[in-house]
Amino acid sequence: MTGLSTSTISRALKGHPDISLSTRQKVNEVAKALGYKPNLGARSLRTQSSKLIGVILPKVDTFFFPEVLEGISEVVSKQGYYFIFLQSENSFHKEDELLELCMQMSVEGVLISLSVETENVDHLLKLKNNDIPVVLMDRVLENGMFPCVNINDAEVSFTAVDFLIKKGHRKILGVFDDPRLEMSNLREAGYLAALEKNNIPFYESQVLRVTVPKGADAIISQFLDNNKEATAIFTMSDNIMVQVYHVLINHGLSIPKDMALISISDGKAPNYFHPNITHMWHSGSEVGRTASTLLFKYIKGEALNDKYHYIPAPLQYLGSV
Amino acid sequence: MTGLSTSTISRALKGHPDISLSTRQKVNEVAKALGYKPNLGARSLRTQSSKLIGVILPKVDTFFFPEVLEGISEVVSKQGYYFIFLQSENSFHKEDELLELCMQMSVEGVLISLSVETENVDHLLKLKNNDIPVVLMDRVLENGMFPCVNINDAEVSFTAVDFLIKKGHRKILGVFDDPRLEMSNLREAGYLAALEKNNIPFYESQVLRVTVPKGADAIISQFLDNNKEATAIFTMSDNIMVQVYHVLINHGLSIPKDMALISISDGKAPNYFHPNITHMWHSGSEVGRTASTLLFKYIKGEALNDKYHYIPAPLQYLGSV
DNA sequence: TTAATTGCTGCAAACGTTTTCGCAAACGTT
DNA sequence: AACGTTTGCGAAAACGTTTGCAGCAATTAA
Repeated sequence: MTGLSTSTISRALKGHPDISLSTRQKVNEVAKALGYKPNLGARSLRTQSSKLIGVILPKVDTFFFPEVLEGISEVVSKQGYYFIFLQSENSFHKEDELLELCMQMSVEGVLISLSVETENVDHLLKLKNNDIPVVLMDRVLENGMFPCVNINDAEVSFTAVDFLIKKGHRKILGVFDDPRLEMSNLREAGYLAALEKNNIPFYESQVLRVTVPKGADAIISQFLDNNKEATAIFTMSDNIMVQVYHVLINHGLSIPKDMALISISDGKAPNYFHPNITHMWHSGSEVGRTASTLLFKYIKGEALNDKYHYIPAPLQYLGSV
Repeated sequence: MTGLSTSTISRALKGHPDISLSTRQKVNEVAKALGYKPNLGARSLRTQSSKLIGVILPKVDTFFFPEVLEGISEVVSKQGYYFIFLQSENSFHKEDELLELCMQMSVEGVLISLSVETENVDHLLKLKNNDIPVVLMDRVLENGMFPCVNINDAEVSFTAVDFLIKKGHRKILGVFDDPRLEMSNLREAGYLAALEKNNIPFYESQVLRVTVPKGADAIISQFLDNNKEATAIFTMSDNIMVQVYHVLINHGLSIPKDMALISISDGKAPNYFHPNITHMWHSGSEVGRTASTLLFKYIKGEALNDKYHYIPAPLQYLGSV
C-alpha cells in the first residue's frame, strides 16, 4: 500500500527516529485504515521476549484469590505485561503440567500459590534452570529455595489469640485448614505459642483441622459440643470462619456474648455478618501487588537476596470479640 | 544430537506415521533427556492456530465470576485449549483495549461479560470481521448481534417474586443493581410483572437501585425506614443480598418473621447466613460451561443460528421466606 | 532386467515480526 | 572538487516451528 519495505513499516510504527516524520505519519494512517494489528506471537518469537507472566493458583474460590488477581493485574498491566491465569485445582499433577505450559508459552516469570498436594518445590526447579523467575504467594513453602510473599502466619495468629486472651478468654478453640498446608501448621503454631506464653493449658481436643472444603457443619457442630466451656474461637481463614459462624448461630449461641470469634480474613466476609467479625486483615490485593512487583525485579535482573516478604495483617477490632 | 533433521524431529514428536518406530522412540528419548519444549508462539505462527481463547470479565469479585471461570476452565482444557483471562474493571475503554489485545494474541474466540459502561456491542464487530467468534455471558446485550448465555432474567425474577406473593406477601421491596446493566432492568421488569399479574399495587418508592458497589448501608437503611409496612424483599444478586441482610439484622429485624428475603444467587452466600437464604440458584459454572461449549461450536465452524441460551435457575427453598 | 511401489527422511519455504548492516542521496565543510 | 557526515530507507537474516515436495533406498511386481 505504501510502497515501503517491512523494515520501514516496523520502524515507523514504533516511532523510530530513523524514519522521517512524513512517512511515519503516512504509515500510521494506512495502518489505521487497514486495521493493522501486530502479531504478538511473531514479535515474541523474534525478540525472545513474550511480555507474559504465568499465574498459577489452586482455585479461585470465593475468598482472597479474586483480590490477589486484582493486585497482580494492577502491577502487571502497569508494566506493559499480560498474565495468563491458570488453576491447578489443588492437584499436584495439574500444577506440574501448568508449569510446563508456562515454559512452552515462554512466560518471563511465574507467580504461584501451591496446591494442597504439593510437598516440595522440586518441580519449580526446571523454571529456575531456564532462568524463569518464580515467586511464591500465600500458600508457600518457606525453605529458602524461592522468594515468598505472604503474611507471617505464626505471628499473625499469635497476635489474634493473644488479643483474645487479653480480653479475658481462657478456653479458646482453634479451627484450622488442611494440615498438609504449611500455612495451617504455622497458624496453629502461632495459636499454641499465644496460649503457652500466657500459661494457658492446652488440650488437643480444642483444635480442629477441617480437611473438607465445604459441608463440615456436622464436624464443627460436634467439635462445639465437645468444648462447652469454651468462650472464644480462632479460625484461620474466611472459608472456615463462615462455616463456624453458621454453626454457632444454629446452636443458638450469641456472638460475642456466648462465644467470641476472631479470624484471619481478607476483610470482606466479616462485613456480611452481625456483629461484624473481628479479624486480622490479610489483604489479597497487597499480596498480589507485592508478589508481582518482586517478580518484575527478578525479571529485570535486579539482584535480590531477600527471600521472605511478609506483608502486615493488622487487627480489625469489630463486634465479634 | 540424533543427526536427524528438524522435519523428522517435528514429525517424530507428534507420532507421524511416516517416521519409523525406532527413530520415533529415539527422538522421544533425546527430547526428554534434553528437556525439549515446543515453542507455542512459533507453532501458532506457523499453523495459524493459537489454541487460545480470550475471557474478558468486568471484575472477579467475590461472587459468581470465580465459578464462571471454573466452568470455562473445565471445557477449555478438555478441548486442548488454553484461555487468557482479562479484567475490564468495568471500564468500556479498557474492555475495548482488551479486545484489541485478544486479536493481537490471535485468540480463536472470545468469551465476554460486558462492563457496566458498555452500551452497545459495536466494538465487538471488529472481532466478527476477523472471523473470531464471540459469545456473551451473563452481562449481555440481547440485540441479536451475538450469541448470549445467561439466565432468563425477567422470568427468574418473576418466579421469585411470584413465590413471595403466593406465600402471602403483599408489600415486597425490590433491590437492584446499576440500572445501566440490561440485566438490572430485566430483573426489575420481572419483579414488576409478578406484582402486576397478581394485581398488587406498586409504588416507585419500593424499589431501590444501588449503584455503589460497597458501602450502600446508609442508603439501604433509609430505604427500609421508608417502607416500614413491607414484609418481604427481593434482591437481584448476592452482592446486594449480603448488604441488605446486614442492614436488616442491624435494624433488629428477624428473618423471616419480620422480613422475608429472597435473592438470585450462585448458591454460596445463602449458606453463610442464618436462616439460609431462599434463592433462585444461578450456577456460574453452568454459565461458563455452556458459553464455552457454544464458543467451540462456532470455532469448529458448526453453523448455529440460536442466539440466546438460557440456563435454568431453579428455586432453592430455604429458611428466609 | 526394468519398472513401480513402499518406507523413511531431508530440503526449503513459510508464518510475521525485528534488527544489523549497508547503501544512496543530500548536505556541509574544507 | 573532494571529502566526511547525516538522513532515510531497504535487503536479508533470524526467531522455532510445520509441511509440501522431492529424493533415495529397499522391496515388490512385471
